[in-house]
Amino acid sequence: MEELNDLLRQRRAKIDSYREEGLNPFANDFKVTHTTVEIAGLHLDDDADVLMETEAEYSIAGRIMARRDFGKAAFLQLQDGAGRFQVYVAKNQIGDEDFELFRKLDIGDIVGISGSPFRTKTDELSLRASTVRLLTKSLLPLPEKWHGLTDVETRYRQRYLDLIVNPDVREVFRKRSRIVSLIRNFMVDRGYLEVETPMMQPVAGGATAKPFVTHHNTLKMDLFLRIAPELYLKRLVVGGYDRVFEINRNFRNEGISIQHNPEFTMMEFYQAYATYHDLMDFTEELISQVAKDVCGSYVIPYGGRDVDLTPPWDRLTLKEAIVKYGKIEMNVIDDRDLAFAYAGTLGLELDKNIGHGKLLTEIFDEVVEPKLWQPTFITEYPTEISPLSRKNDERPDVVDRFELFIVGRELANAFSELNDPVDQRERFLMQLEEKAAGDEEAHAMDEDYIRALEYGLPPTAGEGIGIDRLVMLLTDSASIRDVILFPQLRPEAG
RNA sequence: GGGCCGGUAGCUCAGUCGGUAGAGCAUCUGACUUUUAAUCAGAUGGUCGUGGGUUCGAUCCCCCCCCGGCUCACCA
Repeated sequence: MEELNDLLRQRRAKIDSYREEGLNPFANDFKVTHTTVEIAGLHLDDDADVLMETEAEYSIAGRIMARRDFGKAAFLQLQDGAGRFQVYVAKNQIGDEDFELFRKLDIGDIVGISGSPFRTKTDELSLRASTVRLLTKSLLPLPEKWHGLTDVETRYRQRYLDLIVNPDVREVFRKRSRIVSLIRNFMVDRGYLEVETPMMQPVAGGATAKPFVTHHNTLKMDLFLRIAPELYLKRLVVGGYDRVFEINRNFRNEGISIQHNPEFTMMEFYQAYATYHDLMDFTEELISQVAKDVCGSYVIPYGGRDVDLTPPWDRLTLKEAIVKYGKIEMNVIDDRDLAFAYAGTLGLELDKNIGHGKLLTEIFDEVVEPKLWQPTFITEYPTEISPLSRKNDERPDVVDRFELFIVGRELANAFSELNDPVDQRERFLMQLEEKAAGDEEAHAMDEDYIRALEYGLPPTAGEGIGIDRLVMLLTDSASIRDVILFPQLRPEAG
């Protein structure tokens, strides 16, 4: 704050006046005995007469969100970590001297209140203050009480302010915490070991994405922020942990959008002796249970429409989905050149040398993905776009993989893992060729990973679930920025 | 990165066909001991995103830049 306007000057002056009177405007000796929600729970059913008799005395603390003054008395709305509560402050209850101090309190100040419960004549459970203590003086005015803070830039840059004034936002992040905790419990209950693998990796593998680069001074080496934990988690399965999972951040140096933040949270998990079919059942159970727990129903609203998460979910192959949603015959998409012509009619501008498999996924992204509102598993992905997946035993052009789509977005990606080290090396070499041909996101060679496979990765299935997108779904949030506390923004203008 | 839209008081927003700006809330003063966006009377508060240009004069017109939103591209 370079120049102080009147509002700020006034509040600073109040700090001085408190100190002159021997009061600490940042006191640290108030003992809280209850939260607002606890008091509400204790007296939920007590009517005015019952409360008249009570000798209960509670001490609560929180931020003043509103005050309504009446000369010798006032009502406050006090907000603590649990909720809000009305406090009644009367001059003849707290004394003339304290009432004068009370009159200097501002909206936004953090106070400690002791008092007894009663009901107002409108029957609202309230606290009649016997003492009022300033605990923290607030120097900046809060946003307006009715419209609140709506400017999205300020909301994201000053999330603390957003959280103070927007209860819905507090609720979203409570739900996020709950969702992560439920998932963690679900995994642990099923024998998965939670692990942490490197964020800084010498080779950024496990996904196709542009990484962030950083540098270690002593080692004199560049390191990449991970784009996925996949290859490390599978090393752990080689090591003998049959079921592992990690819930943590990935970093991808790509565009920012309503669905993309440079750092985002994924859960990846691996299970030895399982197949991608097992993981479809597992995923249905996990997501539907978490949804039911958090939202109270399998049917949840998103963007004004319902999503029905009741298992089982639709399962279609990639080609079946294109036939169904693209209104096109199977023989067209089975033929690479016919499919290419069809893509042209969709307005897709593709490299004329594009492979059949990649072509199909381009068509899928265009005609199918946005339409998969209800949860749907898509299977039989082309081998050429899946360098870490196990080839199907009967049909080596597709891999044993699925992606899960809900509300037109990819939410999970899973496959039976490629555990043949010779095949894996060949796939890496193919990726290197694509990299040489200019594909920045092609997968890098990871010799140590191949060495691990040479010791033997048991047949394993693995999956990644986008936690931010799951939270968006379960909190009916339109933007990933609404489920990440501090989303990436450009630096604040000087 | 491209396109479109936006940035005015602490907050939410008006407005000026170019003559240096208003409202509500917040704040301050006064009245008021059961309010619920309390009410009533009065008052304070702005380098109109930054820089430049045109002009007698720019918050308004023009240009650059910064920040944000939506969207397209890329992606999860």
